[in-house]
Amino acid sequence: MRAQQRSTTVAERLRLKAAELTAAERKLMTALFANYPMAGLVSITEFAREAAVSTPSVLRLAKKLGFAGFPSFQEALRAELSAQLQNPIAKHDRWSADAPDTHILNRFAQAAMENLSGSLKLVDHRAFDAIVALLADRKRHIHLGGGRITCAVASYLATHLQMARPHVSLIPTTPSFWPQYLLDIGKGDVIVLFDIRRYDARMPDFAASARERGARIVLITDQWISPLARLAVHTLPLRIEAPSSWDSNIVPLFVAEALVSAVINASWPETQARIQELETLSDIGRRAR
Amino acid sequence: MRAQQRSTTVAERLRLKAAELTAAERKLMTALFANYPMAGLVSITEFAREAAVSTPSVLRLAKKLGFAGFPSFQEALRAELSAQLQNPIAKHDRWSADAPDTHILNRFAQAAMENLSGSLKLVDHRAFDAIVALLADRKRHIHLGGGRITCAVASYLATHLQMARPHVSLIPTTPSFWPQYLLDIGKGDVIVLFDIRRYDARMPDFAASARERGARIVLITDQWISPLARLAVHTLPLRIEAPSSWDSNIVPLFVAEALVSAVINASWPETQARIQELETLSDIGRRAR
DNA sequence: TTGAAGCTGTCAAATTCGTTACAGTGGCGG
DNA sequence: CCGCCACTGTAACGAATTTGACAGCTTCAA
Repeated sequence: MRAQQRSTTVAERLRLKAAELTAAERKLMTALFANYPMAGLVSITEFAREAAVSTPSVLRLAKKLGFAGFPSFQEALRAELSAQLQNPIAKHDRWSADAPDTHILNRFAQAAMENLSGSLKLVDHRAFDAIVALLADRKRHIHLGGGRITCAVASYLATHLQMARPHVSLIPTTPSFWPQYLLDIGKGDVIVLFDIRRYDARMPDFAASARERGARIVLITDQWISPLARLAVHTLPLRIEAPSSWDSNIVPLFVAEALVSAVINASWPETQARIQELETLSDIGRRAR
Repeated sequence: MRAQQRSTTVAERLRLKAAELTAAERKLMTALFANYPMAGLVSITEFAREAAVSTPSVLRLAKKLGFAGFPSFQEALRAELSAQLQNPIAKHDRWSADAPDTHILNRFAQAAMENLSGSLKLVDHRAFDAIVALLADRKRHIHLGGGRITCAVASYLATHLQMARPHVSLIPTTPSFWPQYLLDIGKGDVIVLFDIRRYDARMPDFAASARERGARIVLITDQWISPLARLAVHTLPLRIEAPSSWDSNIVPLFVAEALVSAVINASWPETQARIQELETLSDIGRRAR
């Protein structure tokens, strides 16, 4: 074991080789990182079972990383863990998520987690469920829109909802296209609007017109709440602060994904049929190329 | 191991029994405390040699402490160390422990957090920094692309990078548009591609062509790693699992935001000037309406 | 001084572990 | 469609570990 390691940790070596790992080896990597490095400090049999691969696969990974055998691999893990435990300074690095002043990735992750947990407290579950009910109702048409930045999130939600149900359309960000989209908005339709800080100045006009035509407006906004809220039937306020010049849209995207998942669950039989049909059509598309 | 102890650690039990330990057992205790608990996580032979006693003495100590045998004793040590290691990270789970498996919002948030912390372990900080350096280099042109789903993330990144620096373009998802975009890709350009599971079948062609023209490819993918990796100079593997029919793009978006923030920091003076200019132009746009 | 009790190490049996060889499987290119 | 190659798991072997039995040693008291 002393043959090959310089100062590189097993984790680093894994990352370096990540691209050339096979499926079984990647399973092992995931299992190891899930509880690093303790997961690797058990017998080869147990480690293999934990990752749901065979014992020789573990051995192959160890050799690929440059170790003589499994014991060498394990000793390397032990050595680095031992070093970390004895060195109180390095202790902080281990919990990188807690070290707020190290790498920007960690600072950002910290902010993202805080935004997420903060948003969960802000959001009313009943409002969320009510929105899901609206979006899962196949008799309604759904229209999605966002501002200059949030349009990417709206588009993401549109793509996923389109796979789950019919009659989903994305409203372009450019106001000059709005009239022709307003034409197709009718009574009982649902409009989901994303509007966060630096609220779009034109969107209230659009929302007001849509409302006059009988549409129900769902608003996803930040904790300071867009002025659109007075036009909306449901409003989800989210935390979006980031250590950056711009706000973070991670939580809005999170809400979008959660909505999709909930909508799919709410109408599973129809959705399943639709997704299967979609798969078939995709195959055709692929063959036709 | 599960037989006797509840929450007592091995160290505590040793201290309790300290008075009734024999000479050999005390040697073992000293050796264990000298490097607790790592000293006990080796084979019984090695542990005995370290403490200069015989192997059966180790076994006798383990039994005296109430363990079935040496493996039980060792597993107890592993378990407490593992708990200790995970604790600071697991503290994020506390909020979700309020309602662990009830509402889909909580389940999704749980998954998002796990993906985030898992991704932080997978990602090599140096690779991230190298990518930032590439993106912050204003002499290079930047091109961004994604698949059917990830194009929303690519578009998000494009919008933000465009605010921070010149020469940023978004490659459309439709392959028929690619030739005209390839035309403008030259030596030293940077291509950032998002490619996660259900990897886009056409993207390798595009990437290969771009590479031939001298561009450097940066890949943001999932933990199973897109085949594009062999064409890329830097690859960021992320965890993207979600309790849903589709994968989660929260972490890719997180990376996009972190990249933007880091790029802005890396070239603050120029970026600041650019953003101010942008503000001025936005005002004009607003007045002109 | 002697015997007994308890502690410790040596040794060997049984089990588990780590490793190698080999065969089956699936994907890819011709 | 076929053959090749890479990957994965099964099975068997050898090595190491764990454990129990036994004998030597020390210590203490009679």
